[in-house]
Amino acid sequence: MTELRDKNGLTEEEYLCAYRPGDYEKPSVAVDMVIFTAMAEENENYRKLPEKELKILLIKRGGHPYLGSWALPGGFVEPDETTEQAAARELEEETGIKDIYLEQLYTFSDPGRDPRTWVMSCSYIALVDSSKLDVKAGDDADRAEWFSIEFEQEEKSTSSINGVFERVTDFSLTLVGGSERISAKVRRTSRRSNKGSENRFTIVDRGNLAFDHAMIITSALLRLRGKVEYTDIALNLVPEYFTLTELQQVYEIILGKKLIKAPFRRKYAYLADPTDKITSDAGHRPSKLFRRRWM
Amino acid sequence: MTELRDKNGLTEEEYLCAYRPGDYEKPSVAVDMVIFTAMAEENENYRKLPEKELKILLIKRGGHPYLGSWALPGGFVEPDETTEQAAARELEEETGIKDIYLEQLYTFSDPGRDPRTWVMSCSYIALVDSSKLDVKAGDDADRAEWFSIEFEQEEKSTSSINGVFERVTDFSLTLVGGSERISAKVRRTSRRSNKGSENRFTIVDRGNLAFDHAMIITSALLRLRGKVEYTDIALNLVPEYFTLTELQQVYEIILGKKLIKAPFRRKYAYLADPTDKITSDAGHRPSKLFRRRWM
DNA sequence: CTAATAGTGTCTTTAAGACATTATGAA
DNA sequence: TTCATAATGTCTTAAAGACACTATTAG
Repeated sequence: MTELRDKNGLTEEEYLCAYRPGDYEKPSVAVDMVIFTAMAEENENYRKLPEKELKILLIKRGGHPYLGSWALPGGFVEPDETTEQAAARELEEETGIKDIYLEQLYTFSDPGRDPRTWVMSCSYIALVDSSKLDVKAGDDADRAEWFSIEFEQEEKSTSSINGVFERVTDFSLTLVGGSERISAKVRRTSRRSNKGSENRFTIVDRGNLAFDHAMIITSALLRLRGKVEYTDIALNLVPEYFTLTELQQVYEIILGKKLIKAPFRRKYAYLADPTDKITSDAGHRPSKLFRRRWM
Repeated sequence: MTELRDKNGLTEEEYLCAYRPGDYEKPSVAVDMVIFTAMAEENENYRKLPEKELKILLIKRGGHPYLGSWALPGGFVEPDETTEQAAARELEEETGIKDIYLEQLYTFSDPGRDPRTWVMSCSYIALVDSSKLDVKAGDDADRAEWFSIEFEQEEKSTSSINGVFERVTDFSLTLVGGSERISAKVRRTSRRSNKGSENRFTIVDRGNLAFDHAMIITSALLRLRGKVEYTDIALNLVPEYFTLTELQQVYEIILGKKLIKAPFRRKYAYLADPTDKITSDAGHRPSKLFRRRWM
């Protein structure tokens, strides 16, 4: 670049050299992670396939605020790292999990979301194949627990008055892990008109989830549902070798509904490459094992 | 809640009362907005329909750093507002535009993205109907300019070695506004394997765009392209009364390709309600006007 | 043999792509 | 009348939904 000078006659180099950050207030920025896994449930009947369940990892808070409530794993971003790096670092520190799929979800910034001070949360979705999990590792292992997810959506009302269209949807979130059962409710109010558009989430019942984490989990579930049908994101939840039925189960637990086998395979089989391996000891016809096809 | 006490014997109320924020380093958090509009170009032939162009608003930097470069409108988040509120406030202050569609895009957090200090950018997409634009208003009106967008995508390479799949895609972004022509290039490197997944954007050529704004604009265009086909987001870019051809033009400039009329109408006509009004003075058969159908 | 899943065939329904035909108003 | 767009019809192709049928294993 040429040596442009600003209104004080400084070049960019001189300006940066003289630059001192102002002392206006700044937020803390944390990362919070919604770590999903698809875990096979134990089975009584040797013939039946194990069912899979969608689970997330929560950590019991050992200090105020929200002492005793369950929170998403997370931590503060440090000055030499991106939020993504912070997420990966916290993931490994807190849970021992590393090298998994990470995707930025949303930055939650309500000034009152942390009762202590001004803290924004840049949230991430993490997906991990449950066969990789080493439950022992991590600083918070003793306070960490996998919770199965039940997620329901109920349209409460739609109205259109004076050109303002409003739709209220309630999401009920039931998390079960260990001896704990958490029921939370999050409301989405979509208000749209010619004068703009707004999609506001509010927590109706935080149900022993800390902070606004019920809202973050709800957003994560909606994102996962939205993306599963048009990306290969689901493949991050199966082991290296998997059957097409396992893959279908992952789709089913994410979408919350049963799928029909033949059309499922027609639609998604291209995501997987067949291998020579087959399952055994199944009590029924063995199944071909596939690997992820990278594209 | 019951009066849980932490390891220091404090209740939550006592803890919060005694709480003092640590003095660790915090980032500044800015919002940056990619404001899109679909603007009709002037026309010579009275019979022909005006073509639409997708445009974004940029503001010429009047101080270091990047003095003289073009930047997205934006500003810092204040302690009593959400990032969304900050975006709406800055939008109105800087450009006079208010009450439009706003959607959080992504939080960019590379520690080196601002040469002055640690600044994260929580970026937003804004969509505005060009008939609402009042160019005069706003603090930065004299330094603001609408730039038309040309956006091309080129797959540079795909490789798969040692179980690591890598794909490199280059995005070339050409912005033309006033007498200015900006050419920038952004590279996306997707690296995926069983040991995680990473989607990294890098700026190959910032082309007189300030900071990492070439990256933000590229992300915004990709988001817009992705969402236009499965949401009603495009309706934020047409006036209150519009023809289906206008709507189709908006889809075409976002997707960067021509669409066939009949299937377009079959697919998207449900987004619009017919009215009694028709166009006139068109030099050809008049067209029915539609309004957005709220759903 | 049996219970269960694996894997595939096929009919139906729906949607997308491509193109053609008719309708209409301003100059 | 002409030009350009409006609006719709229809044929073709592709995909999704639904279900049925055959194959194969452990016990």
